Amino acid sequence: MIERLYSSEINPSMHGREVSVAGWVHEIRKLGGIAFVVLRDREGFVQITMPKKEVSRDVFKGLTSLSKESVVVVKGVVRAEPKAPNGYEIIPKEYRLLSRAEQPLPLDPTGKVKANLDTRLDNRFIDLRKHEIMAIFKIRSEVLHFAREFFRSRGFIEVHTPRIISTSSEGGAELFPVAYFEKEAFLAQSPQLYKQMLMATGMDKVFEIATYFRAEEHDTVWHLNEITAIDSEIAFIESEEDVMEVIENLVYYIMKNLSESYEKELKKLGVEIYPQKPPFPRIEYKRALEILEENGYILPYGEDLTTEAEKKLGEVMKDEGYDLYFITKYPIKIKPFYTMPEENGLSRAFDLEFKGREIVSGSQRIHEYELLVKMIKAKGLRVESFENYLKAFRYGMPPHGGFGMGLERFIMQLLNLKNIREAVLFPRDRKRLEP
RNA sequence: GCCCUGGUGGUGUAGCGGCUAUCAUUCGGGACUGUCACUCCCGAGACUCGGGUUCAAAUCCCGACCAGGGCGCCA
Repeated sequence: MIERLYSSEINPSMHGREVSVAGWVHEIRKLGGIAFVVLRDREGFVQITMPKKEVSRDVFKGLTSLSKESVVVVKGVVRAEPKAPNGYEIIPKEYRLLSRAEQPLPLDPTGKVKANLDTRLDNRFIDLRKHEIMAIFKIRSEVLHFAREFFRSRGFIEVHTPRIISTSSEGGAELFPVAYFEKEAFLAQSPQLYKQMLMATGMDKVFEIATYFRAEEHDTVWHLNEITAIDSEIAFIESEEDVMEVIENLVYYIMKNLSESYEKELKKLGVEIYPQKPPFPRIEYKRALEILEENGYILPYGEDLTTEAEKKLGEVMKDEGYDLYFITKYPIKIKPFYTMPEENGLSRAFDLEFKGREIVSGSQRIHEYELLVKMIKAKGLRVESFENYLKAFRYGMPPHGGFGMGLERFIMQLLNLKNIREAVLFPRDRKRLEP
């Protein structure tokens, strides 16, 4: 490794010490007899100061004539200096150019000139050089870290189910076909059927950080064709209430830890997180319609909430002091076949809403073979194509339930991003397959 | 898939029948010893594509392509 310190690892008390720093040339300011080169690394910025009389001619000339965004490693002496941005600066002795950046740049990494999201995504590697953009992905990494920590502390086993499957997981959603030798196969739209099958193994509690592929031609700030989900399935539950208890504690755990230990990154994004303590409010579907009606939105019973209605409900709940709340007891007819039905045409399915948008969907599942077959038929699906799944229900299947949480949606709502694409390094949507 | 809006230097913009096409940033050259969006001087760089209307089109009309937003579906 090239020996160096991050900008954040140096401080004024190291005055007089010789150090090496490496990074991208962020800015160069020449003032005649003195020049400043600002280097950017992962953690921040470091100012290289060059009074003409204190550095060699070669170093002065070399560093001040670099093209912006070139990568260099600079060796020099730390000087405590109140006038410098971090309270210290580095007087260079020697430097090495590791990579010269071409000009002009396709995007301004200093953020002086704002770029469209499309331009940014086309040049994502430069876009990510902006610390506030990189912060999104540092936070994303932490969300997954805390999620794993939470699940492990509760005895969940992390699993991986196939991404290449032979038939539709749930019907409904469109699948991407792939050529699989002499057979036709598809990219998995979710781990749903596999994680349920694992409930017949005695693993009891599993989770998976899964990629979902959706071939739907949606085109919004809220949909992607390749997404990441935090998926989980839990056996021996009494009802969907046991699943919701896990979710609210998971979300609280993530938000609480982020707000406590990740203040710096959140500040870069101008975001404050207010962890909402469990239990989160439960609003039955029927009650949600009533609340909407009281606010002027009349929706037909038995249909999913429209986007507008969902947002309105979000505003109403916000006024009551809640960002997070469950909508429960959905009509069975708008939920997938594996959902546990209840009396009166209802079901044990729920969604978790975050600032007026759905981020989690879950339910208690059917664990009785006969009922499951009946529901598959009722949805007009072919029982034969679910044979391998159904088999797991004939030889001892405990009651169970689970959920899937859209990671990008969670990040988007958490950080108040305007477009879900901002929460993915290299998003895949209806039109974008590159980079 | 449907509806609305828009495509001007590398990037972001102004202009909306006749301009040498605006401004910022950027890039090249020069001056400057404490900058931190340094400042100042000189220079470089653009009207998405194809038809049409007109004496004249970046500007109006049609189409294509691309993009942004909304809806539906979902996580």
